[in-house]
Amino acid sequence: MSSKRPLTRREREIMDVVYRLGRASAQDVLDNLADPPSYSAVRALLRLLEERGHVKHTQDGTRYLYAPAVPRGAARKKALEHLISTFFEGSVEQTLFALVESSKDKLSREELDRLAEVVERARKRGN
Amino acid sequence: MSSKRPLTRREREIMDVVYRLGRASAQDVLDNLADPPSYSAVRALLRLLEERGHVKHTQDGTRYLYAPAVPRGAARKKALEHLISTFFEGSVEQTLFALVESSKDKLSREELDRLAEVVERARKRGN
DNA sequence: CCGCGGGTGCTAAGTTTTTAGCACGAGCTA
DNA sequence: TAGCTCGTGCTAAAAACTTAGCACCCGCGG
Repeated sequence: MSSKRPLTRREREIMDVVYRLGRASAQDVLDNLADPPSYSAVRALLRLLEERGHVKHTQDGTRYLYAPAVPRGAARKKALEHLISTFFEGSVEQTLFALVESSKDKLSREELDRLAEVVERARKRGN
Repeated sequence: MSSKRPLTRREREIMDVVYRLGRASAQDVLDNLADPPSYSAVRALLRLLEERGHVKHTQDGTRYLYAPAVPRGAARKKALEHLISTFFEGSVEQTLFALVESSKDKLSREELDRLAEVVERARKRGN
């Protein structure tokens, strides 16, 4: 039941941190913001985000730990789709190509092997 | 000289459209916005975005065509990096897998073949 | 020449976001 | 238990964003 309304700037920044950390206290979020407001402001935003269904919290002793309300996989998928449609003309192939290209020097032999296998499996499954 | 300041909500929406279209008039942008404001508002935002160095315009007869100020390749790279660090723990490999996995059913045989080839080329290039 | 039509720049007001401050509660320790 | 620390909720004011409207300009057809 994630809200349909786009996030504001700060909300987005905070959500990014929460996604990156997976789980974070208000202090964690504050520490990971580039140009941080006050601690108080971060807490207010986190509360707001929870109210709107973007994060949920669990108690950790005396404080709250916030986590994304949307399962990681779903969030990833959505983010990927958006990226592809915005920057790669909707083409998965172009995206993959750019990804491999842009980081070919960072990929190990094994990683490439595994990737090849994933593709191979998809092919075998017959499309 | 792209500005360091994060984009606001509307600004981001508009930039997405501009990136997607590559080149767009104010009217084009308006037509591609999900929950659009007035034509006037779109123009104001485009002007602001240009002032801050996010887009540039060229004259097309009597009207303006806006295009991203940042070269497409650079924008793609930045977007990819952000996505990877936010949702995939900085792992290119994880991202690649998710990409192939999430869309393998939509990929045609030929596309898969080409993907396999891209990977193969990267492997051959010897890492 | 004059009036459209369709574009532009600018600006001020309305609305939303963002922020900091304050009050309070729980745990801890002397 | 009193006092300190570190957390929370709430709120109102400041700041920022977003919007619409108005004035103007240019090209064209009557």
